[in-house]
Amino acid sequence: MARTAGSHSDITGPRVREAALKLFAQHGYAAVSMRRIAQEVGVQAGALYNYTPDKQSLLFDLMRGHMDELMAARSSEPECNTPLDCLEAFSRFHIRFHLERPQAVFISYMELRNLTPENFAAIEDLRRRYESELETILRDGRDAGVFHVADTKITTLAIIAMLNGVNTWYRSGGRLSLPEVEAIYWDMVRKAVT
Amino acid sequence: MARTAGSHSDITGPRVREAALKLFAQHGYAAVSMRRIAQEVGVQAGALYNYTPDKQSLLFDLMRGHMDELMAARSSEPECNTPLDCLEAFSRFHIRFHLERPQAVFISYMELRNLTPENFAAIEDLRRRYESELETILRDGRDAGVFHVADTKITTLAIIAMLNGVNTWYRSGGRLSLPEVEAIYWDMVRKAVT
DNA sequence: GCTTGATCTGAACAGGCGTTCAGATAATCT
DNA sequence: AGATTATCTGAACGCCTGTTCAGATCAAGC
Repeated sequence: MARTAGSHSDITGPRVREAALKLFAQHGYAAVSMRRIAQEVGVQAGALYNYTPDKQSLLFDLMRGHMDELMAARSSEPECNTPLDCLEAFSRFHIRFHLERPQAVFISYMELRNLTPENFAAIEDLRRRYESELETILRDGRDAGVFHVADTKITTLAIIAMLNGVNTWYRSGGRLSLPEVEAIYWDMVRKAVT
Repeated sequence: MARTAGSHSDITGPRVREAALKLFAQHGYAAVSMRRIAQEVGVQAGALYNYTPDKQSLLFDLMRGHMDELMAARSSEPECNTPLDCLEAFSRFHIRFHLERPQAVFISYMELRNLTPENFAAIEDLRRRYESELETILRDGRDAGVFHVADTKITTLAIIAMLNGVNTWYRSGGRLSLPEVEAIYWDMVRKAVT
């Protein structure tokens, strides 16, 4: 046997990425074999190499794709005026964006150590750029006398950590709706810095 | 060759756990082989099985040991009086305890999915018990009219997530001392709930 | 309808995996 | 000193790993 009926790269390609995303998030990069991914796609392991040069690239492409999406979505957000408005927009955007793609978020935080040094550096650079947007907001607010933060760098990381925490417990259809969650977290963020 | 000079379970046993802790934290449970752990200890892989029935138990024992230490340390903390004092004590204790054992903390958060279902349930139970201590403080404070929190369960998770974030960036000997870090985070926690 | 190129199979490669165990040696006890 | 026990080695087990590739088959273009 060889090429199978209905096979097409436009179909198989995305399915490979989806399978890898799902399985990496579920069991971890190191615990998932190429054969297991192939099984999920419904194909033999060798066929995966039409879509990725190797397993490492599969992971890296998922992560970079996620970070690129993050930066792009952030860029196309409406502009803000006051530091307080900007901080609220950032908080709500962060929660919304991350809750929409829990698997990619999970991978991007858990599998950093399975990246090669070069790939790790690339992802870290993107993350740093994203976080610096929040720090800029905090610095502007502090300079304007609106925010009272002891250390903008640490406050940035603390806020990000708190917002990321949503992904550990939120389930759509649960007790709280997305707007309610946004409101609760924004309230805590606002109070923490003012 | 067989038993080596100077070999003793009182020495090798702890070294096995230390090696596993270090390597699991560094590369992840699934990515670390028993042979790699043995190499770190300076022994052949078979010798490890004098100290653990299998690899899974090695991971689980590290995690349960960490959680047991956490609960024990928390229990032997001095008592607190007001909700505000209790929250401050909890926040400072949490930061201090977690910064003292970054590897065990890392493993306990990252390797949950590599536990068998029964082992996972056991660890989760301990974690829930610890977190419920914070929630009790928040509820008491809210009932006393000191804290203003929309949802004690979510606020609990948000605070824990924020405090845990310290471990991602803090390095002893860095720009900030432990007391300074404690103060900064306690300030944010206090403001977020009052 | 035939050709060309894209897609997949199935087998193979060399090496690593967790785990077991008989046998050898060191430490300990009497 | 001799017997006993604790500890470790080294080899082996069956299975799984990421990756490659020749050959087979399907889809698409002329």
